[in-house]
Amino acid sequence: MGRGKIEIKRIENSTNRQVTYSKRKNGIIKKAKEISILCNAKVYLVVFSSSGKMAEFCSDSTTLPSMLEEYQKHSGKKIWGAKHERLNAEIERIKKENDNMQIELRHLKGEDITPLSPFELIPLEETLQKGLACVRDKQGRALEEENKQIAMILQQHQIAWNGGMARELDRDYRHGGRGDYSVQMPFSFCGQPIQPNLQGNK
Amino acid sequence: MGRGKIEIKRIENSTNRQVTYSKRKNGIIKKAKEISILCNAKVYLVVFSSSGKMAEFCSDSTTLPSMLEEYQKHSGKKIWGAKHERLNAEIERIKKENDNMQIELRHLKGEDITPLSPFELIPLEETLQKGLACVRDKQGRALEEENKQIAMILQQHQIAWNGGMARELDRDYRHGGRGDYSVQMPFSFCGQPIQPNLQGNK
DNA sequence: ACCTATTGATAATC
DNA sequence: TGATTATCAATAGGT
Repeated sequence: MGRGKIEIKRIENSTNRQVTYSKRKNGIIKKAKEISILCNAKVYLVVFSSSGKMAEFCSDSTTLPSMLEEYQKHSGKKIWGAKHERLNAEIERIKKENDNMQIELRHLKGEDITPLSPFELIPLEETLQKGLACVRDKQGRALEEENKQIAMILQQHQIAWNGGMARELDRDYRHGGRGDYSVQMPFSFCGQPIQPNLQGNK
Repeated sequence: MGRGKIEIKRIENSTNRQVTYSKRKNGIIKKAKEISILCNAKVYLVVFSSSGKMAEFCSDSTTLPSMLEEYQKHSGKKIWGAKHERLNAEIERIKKENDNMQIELRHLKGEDITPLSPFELIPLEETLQKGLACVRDKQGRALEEENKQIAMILQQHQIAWNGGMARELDRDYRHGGRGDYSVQMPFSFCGQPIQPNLQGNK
């Protein structure tokens, strides 16, 4: 369309090429706009001149990103490439790490241990005991001191017990004790850490 | 161009619109190809019909990704910004979750508990005790049974103690006890699980 | 940039 | 859909 027919091949004359580019660029953008309006189509167009200048058209009601999103759905191609892959891989890696910790945590809390083998329970118990020891150590020596007191007292009692009261106490125990002694039990046998006072329960 | 001039506005007749789309789509793609050849330009074009079908043109010697790369350089806009942001946010979220679990795990293992306040140690100890209880429960009742026996025996001893030996033992204890009783301490007072035998230390 | 002869694209119709 | 064609639109080449 013009004063003469032209062959579709690179225009060698640089000035001419630039002029033609300018004209046709406007033309194609107009066409893009028209088809998007007339046919209610989504259109995206970018052109870079040989000198590097850019021009683009994006139909109303869309954006390049959403366009590309749709493009990917249709073509199956991944435009985002390497960077994207890396981020996704990172997420997968961390999630896995996360899951493992989650499991370990739950095991330490005594949850989900049903399927564990005795062989797996041993290190678990050790870990818990160490942890508990550390925590109690940190909590101060108060309780430990108390434990020692109790231990010593027990010691004394055992001496007495071994010294002759064993049978009597044993018989007593076997026949069912008498009453509720929980108030007087040392805290170590209770679920909750209380502060027992052997000299006088509060 | 055609038998009659048309207004550039959405074609209401659906069939007509589809036909026009098809023609103009071919037309614009041809134009894109022409400008890319004639003017040595880089061109990328995508169109989605209102029915969702996609068509694209990409000039030879380029690819969509390299095109988009160039687009970003020119426009300064980040095309994959949004998506990347989302992924990065996701990573941050999971990492934080991860860190929290890491800390909780270390605490349960008795590590890094130095900065913890007594107030924070209490639930920690409870958790550990519960966990340990569960694990031991799963391991079988053996140890628990032993605990009960010890508790009961201690119980009996306390009865005896409250029954008159208290002062004597108390005095004895206050004056320094006599010797190392740790060998005879019930396991509950020890860091490591041993198997105490009250009737005869091995 | 503008002009315009000419080619190219396509709306209407079959 | 696909082909035809009368018309309108785009633009090559010149100023």
